Formats: sequence, C-alpha cells, structure tokens
Amino acid sequence: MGTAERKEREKQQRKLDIVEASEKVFLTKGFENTTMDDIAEQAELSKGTLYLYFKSKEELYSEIIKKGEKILTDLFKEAVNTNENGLCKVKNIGEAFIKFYNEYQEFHEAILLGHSKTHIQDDEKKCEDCKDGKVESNQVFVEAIEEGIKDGSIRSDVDPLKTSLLLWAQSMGVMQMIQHQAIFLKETCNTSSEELLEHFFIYTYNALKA
Amino acid sequence: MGTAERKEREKQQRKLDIVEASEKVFLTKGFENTTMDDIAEQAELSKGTLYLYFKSKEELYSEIIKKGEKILTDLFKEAVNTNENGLCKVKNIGEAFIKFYNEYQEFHEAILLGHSKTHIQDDEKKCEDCKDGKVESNQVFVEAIEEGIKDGSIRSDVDPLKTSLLLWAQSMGVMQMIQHQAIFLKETCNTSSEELLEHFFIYTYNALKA
Amino acid sequence: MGTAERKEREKQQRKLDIVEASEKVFLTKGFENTTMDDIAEQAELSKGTLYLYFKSKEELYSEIIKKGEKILTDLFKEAVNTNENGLCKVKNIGEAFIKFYNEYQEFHEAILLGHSKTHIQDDEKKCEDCKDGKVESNQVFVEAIEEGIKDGSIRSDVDPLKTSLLLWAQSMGVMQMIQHQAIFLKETCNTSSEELLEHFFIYTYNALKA
Amino acid sequence: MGTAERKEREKQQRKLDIVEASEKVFLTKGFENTTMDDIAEQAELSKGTLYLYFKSKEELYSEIIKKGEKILTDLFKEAVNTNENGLCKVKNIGEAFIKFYNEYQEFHEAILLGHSKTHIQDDEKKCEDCKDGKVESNQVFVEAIEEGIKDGSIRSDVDPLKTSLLLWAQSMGVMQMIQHQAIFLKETCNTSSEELLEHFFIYTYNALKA
DNA sequence: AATGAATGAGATTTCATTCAT
DNA sequence: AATGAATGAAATCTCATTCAT
Repeated sequence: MGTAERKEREKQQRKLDIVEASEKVFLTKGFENTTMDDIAEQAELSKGTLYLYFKSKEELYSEIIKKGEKILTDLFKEAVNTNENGLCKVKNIGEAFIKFYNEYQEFHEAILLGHSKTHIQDDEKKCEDCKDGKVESNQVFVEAIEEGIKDGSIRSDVDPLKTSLLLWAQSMGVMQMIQHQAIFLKETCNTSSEELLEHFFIYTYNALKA
Repeated sequence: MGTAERKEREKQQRKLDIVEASEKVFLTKGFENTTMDDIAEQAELSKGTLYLYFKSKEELYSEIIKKGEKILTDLFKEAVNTNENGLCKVKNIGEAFIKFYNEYQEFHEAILLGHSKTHIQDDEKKCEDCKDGKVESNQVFVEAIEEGIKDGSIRSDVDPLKTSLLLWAQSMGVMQMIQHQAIFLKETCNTSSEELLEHFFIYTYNALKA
Repeated sequence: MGTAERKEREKQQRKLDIVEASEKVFLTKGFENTTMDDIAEQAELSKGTLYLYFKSKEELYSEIIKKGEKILTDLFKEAVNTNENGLCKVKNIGEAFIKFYNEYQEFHEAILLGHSKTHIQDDEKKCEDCKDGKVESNQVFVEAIEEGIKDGSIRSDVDPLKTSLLLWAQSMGVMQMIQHQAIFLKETCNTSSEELLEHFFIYTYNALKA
Repeated sequence: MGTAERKEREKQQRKLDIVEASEKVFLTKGFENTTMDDIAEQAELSKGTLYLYFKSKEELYSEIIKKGEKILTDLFKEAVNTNENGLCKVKNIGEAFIKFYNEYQEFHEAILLGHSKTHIQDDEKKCEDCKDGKVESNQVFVEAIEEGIKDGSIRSDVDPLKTSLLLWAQSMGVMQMIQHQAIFLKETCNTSSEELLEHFFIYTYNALKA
C-alpha cells in the first residue's frame, strides 16, 4: 500500500537528483557545452537512465529554467513580506534581484536566454508554466508599486504595470551587463559591478519616490 | 614596389569579403548553428581558405562583434552631431540605440553575448579591439551627459560615466524584453512594445532632466 | 492437485496473451522497428515479465511465424475440403494463398523471411516446430496434386512434391511483386495487380491440366 | 587542365571504392546489422569521409541495389546475344538469373527487398534510376518472348509483357525459396535447390513452348 | 594563395536485457 | 510471479580543423 507511494516518492526524488546534477553542469558549462555524458557522470547514473526521466537534453534544461524562476519568485515574495511602505518594498525587490544574482548567479543566464535555446514549442504545458512563473513574480512587483502609491511613498503618476515591467527589464539589463561585461566595467571604466548596482538603486529610488 | 602593397590590399579586401559572408550566416543562424561550410559556401571560397585568413570560427565571429560595435559607435556619433542640448543628445543616443536594435537587430546578440561564446582568451589583441569599441561608443555617451550637466539640461548630481553605463544596460534590458517577451507583454500584460519603449523614454527623461 | 494444472494452464494462457500482443506490434511495425517496450505496453505487462515467458525478442517473433503457418495450413485444409477434382483443389489452394496474403498480409513477411531474421540456431525445438508447420501445409498441397493425377485432372508427368514446392515459391514471388512493385506495374507496364494474378492462374492452370 | 579531370576521376573512383567496401559488409551482414563503422573500417577510411560521399547509410545501400540491377541487366543482355530461337533465349535468361543468383548471390536480397528498407522517397532521381533499371532488364525479357512467338518456338497465345512479368516474379519466388528455405528443402523434402531449379526450368519450358 | 578531401572525436538518442525487490 | 528502474553498448551523423597538392 504505502509501497506504491514510496516508489513514486523515490522516483520523484530521482528526478530531482538528476535535475540537481544537471544543474551543476549546465550552470558551469552552459547549455551547448554540456553533454549528456557530463550530466550522467555528475548524477552517477548511466546516460540511458537520464532519458528514462527526461526525454531530451532540452527538457532537462527547461527544468533548470523553471527552478530558477521559482527561486526568483520566492525571493520576491519574501522581499515584500514586511511592514515597510511600498517604496521600500520595491527597493527590497530590487535587493532580492541582486541576491538572486549573487547567490544563484548560475541560474541567471538560464532564465535570461534559456528559452531561445530550448525550443520546446510543442509542449504547451511547459510554456504555460513559464508564463505563469513570470506573471506571478511580476504581480508581486505590481502590488508593491500600487501599495507605494497608496501609502504616498511612490509618485502617484507612475503606472504600476508598465513601471514594474520597465524596472524588470532594466534590472535584467543591468544584471546582464554585470555578468557579461564585468571585466570591461572594472578595467576600462574603473567601476565595480557593485557600484553600478548601487547607482541603479539610487537612480531608481529617485525616479520613483514621491 | 607597389606590388607588395597591392597584395596587402587584396588580402585585406579578401578578409573583408569573408567577414561579410560570415556575417550573413552568423546573423541569420546564430553562432552555434553556423558551420564553416555555410560560411565557405556563402563566401564562394573553400573552407581551407577561411583558415588562411582566420584561425578559428571564434575569431571570425569576433569580427562580427567588432563590426557591430563600429556601427553602433557611428550611430552614436551621428546622434550627438546636433546643436541641441545635452539632454536632447542623450535622448538622441537612446533613439540611435533603438534604431541600431531595429535595423541591425542581428548584431545585437553578437555584441551582447558574443564574448562569452567566443572564448578568445589567448588572443589579447582581439580583446583589446573589442574593449576599444565599447569604450569609444560609451565615451560619446559620457560626453553627452557631461554636456547636459554643463548646459543645465541634466541634473548636476548624476555621475556621467556610471549613468551612461546604467542607461546602456537598461536600454539593453528593455530591448531584450521587447524582443523576447513581446507575446507575454501583449497577451498577459495588455501592453505593446511601443508603449513600453515610450514609457522608458519618459521615465528616463524625467530621471535625468534638471 | 488441480492447482499445478491450473497454474500451468494460466501460464500457457499468459504466453498466448503475450504472443497476441506482440503480434499486433510486430505485424504493424515490422521486426526491427518493434521494441520490447511496444510489446510490453500492448500486453499491459512489464518488460521484465516478457522475459519471464520468452527469452528474447527473437523467440517471441518465432511464435508469430508459427502462428502464421498455422493459419496458412488451416486455410489450405479448408481449401481442399470439397468434392471437386484435384486440379480444382490446387486452384482452391492458390486462392487460399491469395486470401492469406490479403487478409493476413502481415504474416507473410514473417513467414517468408522470418528465420533469416530470428537467428535461433541454438534452440532446436523451435526450428522443429517451424519445419513441422511448413511440412504440414505443404503436405496438403502435395496430396491435392496427387489426387489430381489420380482423378485425371492433372497431367500425370508432374512430380507432386516438387510441383507443390514450385507453385508455392512462384506464388510467393507473384505476391511479392504485386505488393512491392504495384506502382511499377501500373505506371510502367500498364498492368494491374489483378491482371497479373489472373494471368498467373491461367498460366498455372494450363501448365497443370491433363 | 587535365588536373580537374583527374581529380574528378579520382573522386569517382573513391566513390566506387566506398561502394565496393560497403558491398562487402552489407551483403554479408545485411542492411540493419551493418554499421557505418563497419563500412568505414572495410573501406579503410574514416566514418566522416563516408558521409562526404554519401549522405546517409540508405543512400549507400541504394548504390548496392543499383549495382545489382546493373549486373542483372548485363547478364540478361548477354543471355539474349545469341543466334538461338526465342524460347532458347528465354531459357538463357532464366539461366542468367540463376547465374546471377549463384555468382552474385549477395546482391539478391538487396534487389529483392532493398527498396522497402531504403526509404529514399524524396530523391526522385534515385527512384527513376531504379525504375529504369527494371524497365530495361524487363524489356530484354519481353523482346525474347516476342521473338519466340515470331519464330514459332513459343506458343502464340502468350502475352509477352504479362508473361515476362510473371516469369520474373516466379523466378524471384523460386530464388527466394532456395535462399531462405534451403535447409527445409533438403532436410524435410529431400530435395536439393538444384533439383527445384531444374524443375522450374522444365515446367516453364513446357508452359511456353509452341 | 587556394583548395577540398580527410579526419576523428564526439553528440544525442535508443533499446534489448538484467536484476533487486 | 511480476515489476520496472537501470544499464551500457551501439548507432547515426556532424563539423572544426588540418594538410598534401
């Protein structure tokens, strides 16, 4: 009786194990440079077993993306779970974004460019998942802005939805510059990633505050 | 006498021809999906000849990046070549950026992610070139901001360098959202790409104006 | 007491079930393109169980051959179960052969080429079975010819055994041409499959009749 | 000048070499059980080189079929190149068929079943070639029968085209029985392949002769 | 300078079979 | 008796790069 359940649990665990193993490899070497052999070795399983749980390299990668999006959403939710005013919450979200970048740096690229790499178009469920992920984390953002407008901490003339999208996009862009152009920033512009980030914060704070 | 020079000129021309051919392929199919065969065919040369002029696929791709950066720099220079005030020039640069994105869309990814794909670490000269390209176009940006501060059109408390980098990064992010998430914007957020872009411009204008 | 027998009966039944399931798959997809997974799914059993009853894919396939031969033999027996003369019975057998080919088309290849695909050399029993199947159906054929000679409907100078084998082989060849070269027949030779078949019958009738 | 031609010749020769090497493997192990590695080893070339000349395993196999058909057609042409009457020529063709079977036994299966294995449907040229091959060799057959009717050696009521097709099909069937059921013939029916063949000849001779 | 044939190391994926439970 | 997870050997095909001419 409990047997079937246990088996199912073990199976799910095995799936998670594989995802975790693939994570390490994907996030280190990138999608293209990761081979199924790498993942199999990391997972201490045979290649064939991988295909028992995931039907392609792409499906495996899309798990990473989903996982990354989950992490980000959770960080966002945590960020607004305070008694501060709306503007602070927006700032918290920004900091959550940075935390995500710093602590889950490897997921960043996966989320950022993942979907242009994994062309899972025939699997609508997967895409739904992704859309839902984005909608959900964005919603947290929108609500924080709305709250800020209500409590007077954010200028009343900002459009919550558009602004959330804009800040989202801008954050991504900043993250990307930090990730890919770190050397350029440091060597050529004599600016650290942290400085740029801080600057982004102040800039945004000024732009939003009432 | 002139012979050696002519030969050198011809050689340079051949290099340019190859770059141009590779451009068409790279920018259509992306780095990973482009084969040296594709390029050779497009260039109407043999594969071997490609290696006579460029020592790897990566090196060839880095030429694309360089070229893209040149285009962008030229657009930027053109953008500031007016009698308007600094803030307007910054706005012009923003529009130039959008124009670049729209008209030379294919170069965008090359510039953005190019170097994480082409792992040319052993060839310092190439990296120098690329750095120079970015430095140059960013310099135009910095100068426009500085001018705006001087002429009183831009707030005096913005740091020209950091702000140029920040705006650059933000623009990238916005463009990318527009490109990759157009459907998400429209279907889920009921917002068009144009609206988001316009919002970005107004937002930035407000943030910078004195 | 009866327990052991019941168990044995159940086991035999299970074997039959598996063969029936494999039949559907083998005859639809062919030997090479059928996987043990396909069969297991069709049989609503696990793959492991298959190996409990049959020691290899090949052995399973050889069951199909045996079954096909049984069907054919039955059709032959039915064909000669009339009061007509020997020549008519031979004609009936020919028609039975066509019926077999048309209605159990999928068994044809299995019978024809089966054993060159299933390399069961170490299992003599299996081969015996198959041989027996052929011997039996051929025997029916031989007897019809002998009867025809006796009753004067078939030329007395035909060798029953050799002729039965010959007609068998010829029929196979004709069927195969009809199946694989139908387009060739129609487009290039302006002949329909039916015409060729009719021609075969008349030709054979003339060759045998006394 | 001659250089280009020589290169072209060498290239053609290389193609022939590869076909010849693949022949040895295909005809020994069969299509499914032959790997590109096998062929590469036999050809003393790398696997990659194989794909330089033939774009798939199937295309390589279709060369074998073409070659077999060419051989058969040539044997047929040779067979009718005598001063004998039509019936003799038909008999010669039959003997050519047997010679083909005996001396080029390996090509037999390729011709017989080849096209159901190599699904080169998108390459119309290939199919044209094959059709042409069949048409050509069948034409030789038709002419021999027509000649026999004219010279009075063959019954005047046979339809040359239909009969050629029928004899063709029958021969295939007989060959096939000989190839796949040799053991059955010998052990169970106490008949040798040669006896069956001879019987086929006599049977056919009687059926056709005026 | 130019060629293009040859390479060979992989890459992804499949599947018959085994074995611990 | 039944399971089904795990295996691992193969199979087809790709492509950046080299090198003899």
